[in-house]
Amino acid sequence: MTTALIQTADGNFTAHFSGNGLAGLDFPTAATVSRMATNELPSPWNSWLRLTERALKQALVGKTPGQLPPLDLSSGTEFQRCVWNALRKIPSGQTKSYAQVAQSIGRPEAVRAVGQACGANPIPVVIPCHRVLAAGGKIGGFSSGLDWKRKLLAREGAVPGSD
DNA sequence: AGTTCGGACCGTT
DNA sequence: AACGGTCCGAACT
Repeated sequence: MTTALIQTADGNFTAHFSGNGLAGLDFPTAATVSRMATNELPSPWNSWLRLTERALKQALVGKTPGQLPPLDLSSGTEFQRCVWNALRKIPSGQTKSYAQVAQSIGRPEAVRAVGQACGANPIPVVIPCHRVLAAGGKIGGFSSGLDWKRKLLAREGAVPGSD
């Protein structure tokens, strides 16, 4: 595991890489230490970092990222990976409710568990947990700050209340 | 229109 | 056993 800094117009994100791919992404915090010079990172992390950097910046502007680095979601349970997988199928600019996501994975009644799984998403923005709203187009919650959720949705041009 | 309240639901710790 | 990024209906303001 190694961590690297990704500088964007919205602050410095922190990416975590395992031997299998991108394993985590953290929003900027006040105390972000630049621990690694941007240069030499052992292979294959170097190329993964560039892919992550590019994808993240695209996503932050509301565009759909092109190629992603391999994602390491081994930290999650099977149910959570199932939810995260469903999240990746939501196109940019569109939103779903927690109930709709629950239904799409074949567990129409596991609504709260879906919410919980969204909060456990290790790679926000790239895995669009912010496209999930409460029923009726209400904003719902967001672990890393509702301001981020609104900002990301606004940049994608998501219309409140559109499925 | 908006709000609060109470159950019922399910995975995780 | 308790807690969530929930949902729905009912009963209010």
